Amino acid sequence: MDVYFENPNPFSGVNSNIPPPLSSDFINLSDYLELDDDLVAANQDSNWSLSTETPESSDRAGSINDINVINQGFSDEIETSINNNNNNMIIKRKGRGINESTVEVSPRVTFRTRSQFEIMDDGYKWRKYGKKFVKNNSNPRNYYKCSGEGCGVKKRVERDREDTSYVLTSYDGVHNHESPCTSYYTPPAMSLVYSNEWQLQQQPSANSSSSS
DNA sequence: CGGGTTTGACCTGCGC
DNA sequence: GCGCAGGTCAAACCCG
Repeated sequence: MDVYFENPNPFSGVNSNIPPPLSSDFINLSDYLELDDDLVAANQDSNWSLSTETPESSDRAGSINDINVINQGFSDEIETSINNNNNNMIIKRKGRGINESTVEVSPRVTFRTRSQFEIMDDGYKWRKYGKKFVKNNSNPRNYYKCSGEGCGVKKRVERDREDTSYVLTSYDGVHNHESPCTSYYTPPAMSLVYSNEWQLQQQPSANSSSSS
């Protein structure tokens, strides 16, 4: 399994105390995780997705390109900060003669998994809301939303157009709730990268096992 | 009957 | 302005 952030982790240094991905009952993620530098580089222009309203575009997803466009009128002052409630990045922009505005952006994480199944249980409950055949890919792309109340996290699932034995799963946003399936990690399993979406808890004492 | 899936229509951004 | 592509909506449908 390959895992890569579509951006260099924007929160490195901010949440560096958060441990890396956890193990599940079926796959020890830490055994498979690796950063794909080519893909990170190839996706530098789509580092972020907008998750809240902006004066220029309300309630829609976008990319770093949108931010660049939006920022054109705000080139003088851009402040960034972290929303401690959900780990999103807050970008506050000011400009001459233009009202101050703020956008909040969330990280996008993509998993590349060799699997005959397109749907893998990640502990969250998803509702499918769309299916689309995209250009140059004979396999459909499926769109899912988290079923959690008020949770706007989205997931995109499609087969890799170059090698259909792989499934590409993209997560957009950060859950505002814990996984219905709480997982635990053990310190020796720590390794390379982590997602801000994962809700991690220290494994409880000896004779209690991982929940499912 | 409620919740999830399907699928065509619609919306929006982007390139020409 | 137009057409294309990607993303979303929502009514109809399915299933437990």
